[in-house]
Amino acid sequence: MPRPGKNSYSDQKPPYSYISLTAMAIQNSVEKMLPLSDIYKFIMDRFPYYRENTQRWQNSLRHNLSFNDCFIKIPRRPDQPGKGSFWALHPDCGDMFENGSFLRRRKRFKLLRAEHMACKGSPMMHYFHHHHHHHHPGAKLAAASAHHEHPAGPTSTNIINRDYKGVMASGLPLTSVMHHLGYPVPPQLSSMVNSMWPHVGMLPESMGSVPVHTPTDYAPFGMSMKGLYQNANGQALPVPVPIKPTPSLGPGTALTGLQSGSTPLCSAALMLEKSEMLEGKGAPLHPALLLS
DNA sequence: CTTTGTTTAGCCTCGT
DNA sequence: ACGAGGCTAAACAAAG
Repeated sequence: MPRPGKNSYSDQKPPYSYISLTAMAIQNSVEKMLPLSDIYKFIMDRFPYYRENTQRWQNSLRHNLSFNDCFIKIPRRPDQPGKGSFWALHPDCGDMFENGSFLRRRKRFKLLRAEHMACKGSPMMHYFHHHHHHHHPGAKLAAASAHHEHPAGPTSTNIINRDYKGVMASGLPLTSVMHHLGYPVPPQLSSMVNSMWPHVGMLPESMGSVPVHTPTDYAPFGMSMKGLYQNANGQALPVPVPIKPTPSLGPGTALTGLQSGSTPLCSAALMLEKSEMLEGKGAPLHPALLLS
């Protein structure tokens, strides 16, 4: 029977993998990125099961963050104190749980070995080379995944990720690096950059160029987001666009109309409510609700 | 020091 | 059986 006031899986282990839990936390956040400690917090707040054995599962979770290419690191800006980077979802990771299971993904979002090698030298150069080429000024970020869609499998070119990690590994704000490299930073590129790295690559001239969601008017899970992403002066930080562009969608996927930048946060809250109803039934939640 | 992040290894479950 | 994906342990480095 439903326990009034109870809001989660009690002490039962939730039917989610660490990947889905982490993705849930990230997607739920206003900026679509969270520091590690906030990912912990998210999970512990909602799933009492994870309030114990923290050493164990947090180690596993960190392992997942590092090991899985679907998670990317985004360095803090200088005005944001704290330890560690922000974690976000790779824009091209698509729907990892299309099969409806949050315990087991359809397939891993993995990079090619060649792409690993390709960026050893100067990731930044690779990045701009490829992306200036692939992404055109007006082009929707969505177009990015087009060349990933080969049904054949994961062999699609996915240069972004390694470069991503390379860029992030540099620890420098994207715009700084660009400047250092002498890049002119054209508006269209900055727009793209700001879409993909709303946190890192924010350029003043493009602040108003992307759809903006008000961060404070939506607090899924009843979680207070206020103050989380504001600087010392209480000014709101640049508001991002949802990281996930257009995932590879099968025909007739219900998600089709829901994924544009105009869709604010997904109904993760709804999802959880549903999960409560389904609790104990073993029925997984609808995947479309997790990462849209 | 603690926290964060990376990496390797082994075992498990699941689907084919 | 096999492979892919998930979980845990652990060693280790780096950063705050």
